Amino acid sequence: MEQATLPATARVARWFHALSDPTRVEIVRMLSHGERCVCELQNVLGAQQSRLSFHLRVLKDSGFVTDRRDGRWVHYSLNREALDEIAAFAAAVRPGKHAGSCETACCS
Amino acid sequence: MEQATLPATARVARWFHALSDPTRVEIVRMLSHGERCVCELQNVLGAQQSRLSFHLRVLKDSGFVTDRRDGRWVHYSLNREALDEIAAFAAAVRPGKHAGSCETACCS
DNA sequence: TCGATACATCAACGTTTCTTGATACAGGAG
DNA sequence: CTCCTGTATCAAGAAACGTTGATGTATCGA
Repeated sequence: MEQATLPATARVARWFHALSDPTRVEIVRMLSHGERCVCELQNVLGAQQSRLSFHLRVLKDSGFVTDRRDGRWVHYSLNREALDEIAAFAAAVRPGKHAGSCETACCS
Repeated sequence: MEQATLPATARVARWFHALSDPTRVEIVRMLSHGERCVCELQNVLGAQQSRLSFHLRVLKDSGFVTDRRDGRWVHYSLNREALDEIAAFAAAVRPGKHAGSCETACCS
Protein backbone atom coordinates (compact mmCIF):
# COMPACT_ATOMS: atom_id res chain seq x y z
CA MET A 1 0.00 0.00 0.00
CA GLU A 2 2.98 2.21 0.46
CA GLN A 3 3.30 1.77 -3.26
CA ALA A 4 -0.26 2.82 -3.96
CA THR A 5 0.05 5.98 -1.94
CA LEU A 6 3.30 7.20 -3.40
CA PRO A 7 3.11 10.96 -3.46
CA ALA A 8 2.38 12.80 -6.66
CA THR A 9 5.32 13.17 -8.96
CA ALA A 10 5.22 16.95 -8.93
CA ARG A 11 5.36 16.96 -5.18
CA VAL A 12 8.37 14.67 -5.11
CA ALA A 13 10.13 16.83 -7.67
CA ARG A 14 9.51 19.89 -5.50
CA TRP A 15 11.05 18.19 -2.50
CA PHE A 16 14.17 17.39 -4.41
CA HIS A 17 14.26 20.83 -5.95
CA ALA A 18 14.32 22.30 -2.47
CA LEU A 19 17.61 20.52 -1.79
CA SER A 20 19.10 21.09 -5.21
CA ASP A 21 20.99 24.23 -4.24
CA PRO A 22 24.29 24.20 -2.29
CA THR A 23 23.23 27.07 -0.05
CA ARG A 24 20.09 25.22 0.94
CA VAL A 25 22.02 22.03 1.60
CA GLU A 26 24.28 23.99 3.92
CA ILE A 27 21.29 25.45 5.69
CA VAL A 28 19.83 21.99 6.21
CA ARG A 29 23.14 20.80 7.58
CA MET A 30 23.32 23.62 10.05
CA LEU A 31 19.75 23.10 11.13
CA SER A 32 20.41 19.42 11.71
CA HIS A 33 22.30 20.57 14.79
CA GLY A 34 19.27 22.36 16.09
CA GLU A 35 17.22 25.49 15.74
CA ARG A 36 19.01 28.52 14.32
CA CYS A 37 18.13 32.14 13.74
CA VAL A 38 18.73 33.84 10.43
CA CYS A 39 21.56 35.97 11.74
CA GLU A 40 23.57 32.95 12.76
CA LEU A 41 23.06 31.21 9.44
CA GLN A 42 24.13 34.45 7.85
CA ASN A 43 27.34 34.63 9.87
CA VAL A 44 28.33 31.05 9.37
CA LEU A 45 27.45 30.81 5.70
CA GLY A 46 28.75 34.26 4.84
CA ALA A 47 25.64 34.96 2.82
CA GLN A 48 23.74 38.17 2.37
CA GLN A 49 20.59 38.54 4.34
CA SER A 50 18.20 38.72 1.41
CA ARG A 51 19.82 35.73 -0.21
CA LEU A 52 19.39 33.68 2.93
CA SER A 53 15.82 34.83 3.30
CA PHE A 54 15.12 33.69 -0.24
CA HIS A 55 16.50 30.21 0.37
CA LEU A 56 14.78 29.86 3.72
CA ARG A 57 11.52 30.63 2.03
CA VAL A 58 12.08 27.91 -0.56
CA LEU A 59 12.81 25.44 2.22
CA LYS A 60 9.78 26.59 4.16
CA ASP A 61 7.42 26.44 1.18
CA SER A 62 8.52 22.91 0.45
CA GLY A 63 8.00 21.83 4.04
CA PHE A 64 11.60 21.22 5.06
CA VAL A 65 11.78 23.88 7.72
CA THR A 66 9.46 25.68 10.06
CA ASP A 67 9.97 29.08 11.63
CA ARG A 68 9.24 30.44 15.06
CA ARG A 69 9.34 34.10 15.95
CA ASP A 70 10.91 35.02 19.24
CA GLY A 71 10.88 38.74 19.73
CA ARG A 72 13.08 40.27 17.10
CA TRP A 73 14.44 36.96 15.96
CA VAL A 74 13.05 34.21 13.81
CA HIS A 75 14.34 30.76 14.50
CA TYR A 76 14.28 28.07 11.84
CA SER A 77 14.31 24.38 12.44
CA LEU A 78 14.23 21.24 10.33
CA ASN A 79 11.06 19.31 9.77
CA ARG A 80 11.94 15.71 10.36
CA GLU A 81 8.96 14.36 8.47
CA ALA A 82 9.99 15.95 5.20
CA LEU A 83 13.38 14.32 5.45
CA ASP A 84 11.72 11.03 6.21
CA GLU A 85 9.56 11.35 3.13
CA ILE A 86 12.63 11.90 0.98
CA ALA A 87 14.22 8.79 2.45
CA ALA A 88 10.99 6.85 1.99
CA PHE A 89 10.85 7.76 -1.67
CA ALA A 90 14.44 6.68 -2.18
CA ALA A 91 13.65 3.38 -0.49
CA ALA A 92 10.44 2.85 -2.46
CA VAL A 93 12.09 3.13 -5.86
CA ARG A 94 15.11 1.16 -4.88
CA PRO A 95 15.63 -1.41 -7.64
CA GLY A 96 15.07 -5.00 -6.68
CA LYS A 97 11.78 -4.47 -4.92
CA HIS A 98 9.80 -5.32 -8.04
CA ALA A 99 12.34 -7.53 -9.72
CA GLY A 100 10.76 -9.74 -12.33
CA SER A 101 7.27 -8.55 -11.64
CA CYS A 102 7.06 -5.98 -14.41
CA GLU A 103 8.33 -7.09 -17.76
CA THR A 104 9.40 -4.67 -20.40
CA ALA A 105 6.80 -4.00 -23.07
CA CYS A 106 8.92 -3.26 -26.13
CA CYS A 107 12.24 -3.97 -27.81
CA SER A 108 11.10 -7.56 -28.13
CA MET B 1 32.68 10.41 12.31
CA GLU B 2 29.64 9.94 10.17
CA GLN B 3 29.61 13.67 10.37
CA ALA B 4 33.16 14.01 9.15
CA THR B 5 32.58 11.96 6.01
CA LEU B 6 29.43 13.67 4.81
CA PRO B 7 29.78 14.22 1.09
CA ALA B 8 30.62 17.64 -0.27
CA THR B 9 27.75 20.04 -0.36
CA ALA B 10 27.95 20.64 -4.08
CA ARG B 11 27.77 16.92 -4.72
CA VAL B 12 24.69 16.54 -2.57
CA ALA B 13 23.03 19.46 -4.33
CA ARG B 14 23.73 17.80 -7.68
CA TRP B 15 22.10 14.57 -6.54
CA PHE B 16 18.99 16.36 -5.53
CA HIS B 17 18.97 18.42 -8.66
CA ALA B 18 18.87 15.23 -10.68
CA LEU B 19 15.53 14.36 -9.11
CA SER B 20 14.12 17.88 -9.10
CA ASP B 21 12.23 17.49 -12.37
CA PRO B 22 8.89 15.67 -12.70
CA THR B 23 9.94 13.90 -15.89
CA ARG B 24 13.01 12.53 -14.19
CA VAL B 25 11.04 11.40 -11.17
CA GLU B 26 8.74 9.50 -13.53
CA ILE B 27 11.72 7.93 -15.23
CA VAL B 28 13.12 6.80 -11.90
CA ARG B 29 9.76 5.33 -10.96
CA MET B 30 9.56 3.36 -14.18
CA LEU B 31 13.10 2.12 -13.81
CA SER B 32 12.38 0.96 -10.30
CA HIS B 33 10.44 -1.86 -11.95
CA GLY B 34 13.46 -2.91 -13.93
CA GLU B 35 15.57 -2.09 -16.93
CA ARG B 36 13.85 -0.14 -19.70
CA CYS B 37 14.78 1.02 -23.18
CA VAL B 38 14.28 4.59 -24.28
CA CYS B 39 11.44 3.71 -26.63
CA GLU B 40 9.36 2.25 -23.84
CA LEU B 41 9.92 5.22 -21.57
CA GLN B 42 8.92 7.35 -24.51
CA ASN B 43 5.68 5.45 -25.03
CA VAL B 44 4.67 5.36 -21.41
CA LEU B 45 5.62 8.92 -20.56
CA GLY B 46 4.39 10.37 -23.82
CA ALA B 47 7.53 12.43 -24.12
CA GLN B 48 9.47 13.38 -27.20
CA GLN B 49 12.58 11.44 -27.86
CA SER B 50 15.05 14.28 -27.55
CA ARG B 51 13.43 15.41 -24.35
CA LEU B 52 13.76 11.97 -22.85
CA SER B 53 17.32 11.71 -24.02
CA PHE B 54 18.08 14.99 -22.30
CA HIS B 55 16.69 13.84 -18.98
CA LEU B 56 18.31 10.45 -19.19
CA ARG B 57 21.61 12.17 -19.65
CA VAL B 58 21.08 14.29 -16.55
CA LEU B 59 20.27 11.15 -14.58
CA LYS B 60 23.27 9.35 -16.02
CA ASP B 61 25.69 12.21 -15.38
CA SER B 62 24.59 12.37 -11.78
CA GLY B 63 25.02 8.63 -11.30
CA PHE B 64 21.39 7.63 -10.88
CA VAL B 65 21.17 5.44 -13.93
CA THR B 66 23.45 3.37 -16.09
CA ASP B 67 22.94 2.43 -19.71
CA ARG B 68 23.61 -0.76 -21.63
CA ARG B 69 23.57 -0.98 -25.40
CA ASP B 70 21.93 -4.03 -26.91
CA GLY B 71 22.00 -3.83 -30.66
CA ARG B 72 19.87 -0.94 -31.71
CA TRP B 73 18.47 -0.39 -28.27
CA VAL B 74 19.87 1.23 -25.17
CA HIS B 75 18.53 -0.03 -21.88
CA TYR B 76 18.62 2.13 -18.79
CA SER B 77 18.54 0.92 -15.24
CA LEU B 78 18.63 2.47 -11.80
CA ASN B 79 21.77 2.65 -9.75
CA ARG B 80 20.81 1.52 -6.32
CA GLU B 81 23.82 3.11 -4.63
CA ALA B 82 22.88 6.62 -5.68
CA LEU B 83 19.45 6.17 -4.14
CA ASP B 84 21.06 4.85 -1.00
CA GLU B 85 23.25 7.91 -0.78
CA ILE B 86 20.23 10.17 -1.00
CA ALA B 87 18.56 8.24 1.79
CA ALA B 88 21.76 8.30 3.83
CA PHE B 89 21.97 12.06 3.57
CA ALA B 90 18.37 12.44 4.65
CA ALA B 91 19.06 10.20 7.62
CA ALA B 92 22.30 11.99 8.53
CA VAL B 93 20.71 15.41 8.81
CA ARG B 94 17.63 14.15 10.55
CA PRO B 95 17.11 16.45 13.52
CA GLY B 96 17.57 14.90 16.91
CA LYS B 97 20.86 13.22 16.17
CA HIS B 98 22.83 16.10 17.60
CA ALA B 99 20.22 17.41 19.97
CA GLY B 100 21.76 19.61 22.59
CA SER B 101 25.29 19.10 21.41
CA CYS B 102 25.58 22.24 19.36
CA GLU B 103 24.35 25.39 20.97
CA THR B 104 23.38 28.40 19.01
CA ALA B 105 26.01 31.13 18.85
CA CYS B 106 23.93 34.28 18.61
CA CYS B 107 20.63 35.85 19.54
CA SER B 108 21.70 35.61 23.16
C1' DT C 1 7.93 58.54 19.71
C1' DC C 2 12.36 57.77 17.55
C1' DG C 3 16.05 55.00 16.16
C1' DA C 4 18.13 50.57 15.71
C1' DT C 5 18.00 45.72 14.73
C1' DA C 6 16.23 41.35 12.58
C1' DC C 7 14.03 39.74 8.90
C1' DA C 8 10.94 39.70 4.56
C1' DT C 9 9.79 41.25 0.06
C1' DC C 10 10.42 43.35 -4.39
C1' DA C 11 12.29 44.59 -8.97
C1' DA C 12 15.89 43.99 -12.11
C1' DC C 13 19.30 41.39 -14.07
C1' DG C 14 22.27 37.46 -15.44
C1' DT C 15 22.38 32.44 -15.51
C1' DT C 16 20.73 27.96 -15.78
C1' DT C 17 17.39 24.72 -17.17
C1' DC C 18 13.98 22.75 -20.19
C1' DT C 19 11.66 22.12 -24.66
C1' DT C 20 11.50 21.77 -29.55
C1' DG C 21 12.92 20.69 -34.09
C1' DA C 22 16.81 19.56 -36.92
C1' DT C 23 20.67 16.85 -37.64
C1' DA C 24 24.11 13.22 -36.63
C1' DC C 25 25.41 8.61 -35.57
C1' DA C 26 25.15 3.57 -34.90
C1' DG C 27 23.30 -0.99 -35.78
C1' DG C 28 20.42 -4.23 -38.31
C1' DA C 29 17.84 -5.64 -42.57
C1' DG C 30 17.72 -6.02 -47.37
C1' DC D 1 26.17 -0.31 -49.83
C1' DT D 2 21.67 1.68 -48.74
C1' DC D 3 17.73 2.37 -46.16
C1' DC D 4 15.32 2.23 -41.77
C1' DT D 5 15.06 2.41 -36.84
C1' DG D 6 16.68 3.73 -32.17
C1' DT D 7 19.14 7.02 -29.79
C1' DA D 8 22.24 11.14 -28.99
C1' DT D 9 23.51 15.82 -29.77
C1' DC D 10 22.99 20.54 -31.07
C1' DA D 11 21.14 25.30 -31.59
C1' DA D 12 17.66 28.50 -30.46
C1' DG D 13 14.07 30.24 -27.70
C1' DA D 14 11.22 30.26 -23.45
C1' DA D 15 10.77 29.68 -18.68
C1' DA D 16 12.50 29.10 -14.09
C1' DC D 17 16.04 30.20 -10.81
C1' DG D 18 19.42 32.78 -7.90
C1' DT D 19 21.73 37.19 -6.68
C1' DT D 20 21.83 41.93 -5.56
C1' DG D 21 20.46 46.26 -3.73
C1' DA D 22 16.57 48.88 -2.21
C1' DT D 23 12.61 49.15 0.47
C1' DG D 24 9.08 47.46 3.81
C1' DT D 25 7.66 45.57 8.35
C1' DA D 26 7.93 44.14 13.12
C1' DT D 27 10.00 44.38 17.60
C1' DC D 28 12.74 46.26 21.06
C1' DG D 29 15.16 49.90 23.78
C1' DA D 30 15.69 54.69 24.97
